[in-house]
Amino acid sequence: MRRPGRSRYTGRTRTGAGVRLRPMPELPEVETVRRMIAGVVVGARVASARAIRRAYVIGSATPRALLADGVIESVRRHGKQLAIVADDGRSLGVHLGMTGGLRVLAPGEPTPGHTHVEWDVETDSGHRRVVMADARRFGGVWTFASFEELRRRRWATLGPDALSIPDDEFADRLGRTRRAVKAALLDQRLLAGVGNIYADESLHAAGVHPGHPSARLSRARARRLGRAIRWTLDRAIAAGGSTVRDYRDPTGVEGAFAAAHAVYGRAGAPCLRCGRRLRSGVISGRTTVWCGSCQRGPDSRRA
DNA sequence: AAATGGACCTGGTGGC
DNA sequence: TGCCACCAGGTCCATT
Repeated sequence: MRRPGRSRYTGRTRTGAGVRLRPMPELPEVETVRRMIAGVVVGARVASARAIRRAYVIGSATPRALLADGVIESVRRHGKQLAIVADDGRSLGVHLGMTGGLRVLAPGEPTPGHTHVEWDVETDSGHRRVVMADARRFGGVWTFASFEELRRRRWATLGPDALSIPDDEFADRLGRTRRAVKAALLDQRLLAGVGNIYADESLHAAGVHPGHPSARLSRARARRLGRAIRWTLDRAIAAGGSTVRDYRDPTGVEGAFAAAHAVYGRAGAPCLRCGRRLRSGVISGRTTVWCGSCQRGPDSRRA
């Protein structure tokens, strides 16, 4: 039942009592991970911590550096980056890469494959094991003595978060680069949080061709794209929150999350707005899907 | 400045 | 069934 080119959204999902966080690393998924992890660990004491694969941790990988004996004060996010902050300031930077995921295991649940770091936390409702698993290991865990240091070393180069950037600032930033607008959206220094899926989805929602030179978008269209990004991310967070928990079996009904995609993974299928076949190509080194009819660009004849 | 291509890794999929 | 090429949500680097 899969359409050609359809992405594998189901990820790795199993039944079980534990809270499962599927590895899916764009802003809405990272935000979903943040909320779920925060709900479990904020206020909890870290009884022990351990790096199973030393190289996955950047910086000191001692139990203390990994927050052992600390109490988790907050779990924060900027773009696709996470920070887990203890009440004495010790902080972990967490990046999920392509396949990374934080998971809260149910009691007795076996350690998932590709687990590189594990924590034992004492929550109000008892002990929980939290693990970081990442098959491809593009992600990582960074250790810092303070959140300020984390911010300086890990977040300083990131642009404003895509969820909270004002439209005017977004338009200003787009106006400063002549790259294809899709390349601009993927540049985390310009805007933090948008990845390949949401770049395509937002561009379609705004009616902007991915190859349109960024600085040549009108102010109105740039602002419109900014609104489209927020609209798309907000919807994805809402849908992601429900999809992560509720297992959908791979042969049956699609989750709300996948169903929400207008273009990503739908190359060759009809545009949901105008019915024409969606096109695909490579822009900025990434597979890109767009509607040559709905998305106005600099070169609509080849679109 | 920006485009391209490769590297980093593993696993799933589809073709033969 | 097996083997193999290809592809994947993200960065990071070297080269043009």
